[in-house]
Amino acid sequence: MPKNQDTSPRPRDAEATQKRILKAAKKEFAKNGLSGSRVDEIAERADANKRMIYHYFGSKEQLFQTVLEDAYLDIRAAEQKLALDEMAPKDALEKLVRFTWTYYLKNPEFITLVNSENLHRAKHLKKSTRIDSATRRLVDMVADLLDRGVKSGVFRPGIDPVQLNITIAAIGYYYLTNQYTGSIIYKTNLADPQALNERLDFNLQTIMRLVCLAP
Amino acid sequence: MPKNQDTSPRPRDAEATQKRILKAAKKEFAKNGLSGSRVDEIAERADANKRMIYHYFGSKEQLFQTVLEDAYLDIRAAEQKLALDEMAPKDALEKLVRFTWTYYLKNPEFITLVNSENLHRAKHLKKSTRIDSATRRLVDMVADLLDRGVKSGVFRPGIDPVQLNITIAAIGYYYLTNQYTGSIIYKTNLADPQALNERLDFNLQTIMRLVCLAP
DNA sequence: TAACGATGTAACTAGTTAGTGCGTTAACCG
DNA sequence: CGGTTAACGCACTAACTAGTTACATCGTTA
Repeated sequence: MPKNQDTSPRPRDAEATQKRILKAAKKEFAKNGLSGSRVDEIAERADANKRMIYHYFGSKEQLFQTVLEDAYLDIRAAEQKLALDEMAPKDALEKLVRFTWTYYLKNPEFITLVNSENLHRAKHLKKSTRIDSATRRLVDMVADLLDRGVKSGVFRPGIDPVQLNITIAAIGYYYLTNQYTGSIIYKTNLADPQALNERLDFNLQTIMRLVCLAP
Repeated sequence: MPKNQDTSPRPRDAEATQKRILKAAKKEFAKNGLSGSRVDEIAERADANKRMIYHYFGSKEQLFQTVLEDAYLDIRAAEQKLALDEMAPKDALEKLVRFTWTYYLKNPEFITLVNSENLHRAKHLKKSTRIDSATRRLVDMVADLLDRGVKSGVFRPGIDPVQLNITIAAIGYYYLTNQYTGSIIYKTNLADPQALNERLDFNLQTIMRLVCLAP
């Protein structure tokens, strides 16, 4: 007696299967970290077979590396689409702060994946050859932004674009990644929509006051 | 033939054994996260037996909870020792920023433990009864600091002490927890002593510009 | 000193987990 | 249509891992 007559076999499609695996792996790795994730669970979530994971990605770690690289490439691509160089410096800076916050908020897996990778001291990213040039453009973009602002007399000079980038990321990232312990420690729900808006406002103040000349 | 004649049996000391276990567990959990850590490894590191871990702490998760609670109690106690209420507002604020940075730098396990706990959505901290009042005092201390600064005309009014606290933590914490991926992404060694000093300076600027009235 | 609880050890168990061997089937091409 | 290749799936294994059982020994006190 045949077993799976109700579900007719899926048409064979290597690319689609790989995508399903990557999507499932991203979810699983983001939820449980690298060592907390189970390859069997990823296979099931992907509606695929564990054998396929090893066929396409070689190992659990290589799968993690691919997921991580994809995540970095995605945020870097999204940043490039902002086209900050076409805007007035102050507007561009505000847009970058808002974008960074919103991206983290809408892509919580990104934060968790990066945390996992740092727990492993960037072991996988070190091996990667796919993310080299991507960040360079972001730093250049911010450096250019700062230059233009200084020349037009709205920003103060001497600000390091890398430090600024890190700070813009930090004030959003930290709030969101530590929202669970933070909500307990501060006895307030940091994930509440109003709390989120207040945080974004506060972050905008922080960056504007840091960079701008006139208050 | 007896095996362990070279190492005479350790005198029995429950408290000392628990301390050794806690110390080893902190190291192991900080290095590998909760699911990446192995109870056998902790027992070995502690120069104790696995049976003792279960005898004193019940389970791997309860051991983690104890380690985490101890870590929070330690930083909160250190903050209280700062005695910020005895200093001029500006000096006190600068001292708090410096302290927070230095504490994270010298206690990297704290950051990793908190990250692990947030991966688990604060599951263990939720159960804890030992860390309730500790944070309240920190927030009160900062709130008082802000009030005094506003009254003496050096700080601008309306700053939320919780948001400020979070920001002070964020700009240090993020830099250090993401130093591994950051060093690759930005193609510079973020852990370099000079880089660390530059970051502290930048963070001081960020907070002072955020809080103070006159630049 | 006998008894008893606290401290310690080693060996074991039941369940889990990353990774594989091998057979099957669909798609494509001559 | 025959045959080759790539996609897929089952069932297995070797190693690992949290937690336990059974037992030994120390130290204190009745």
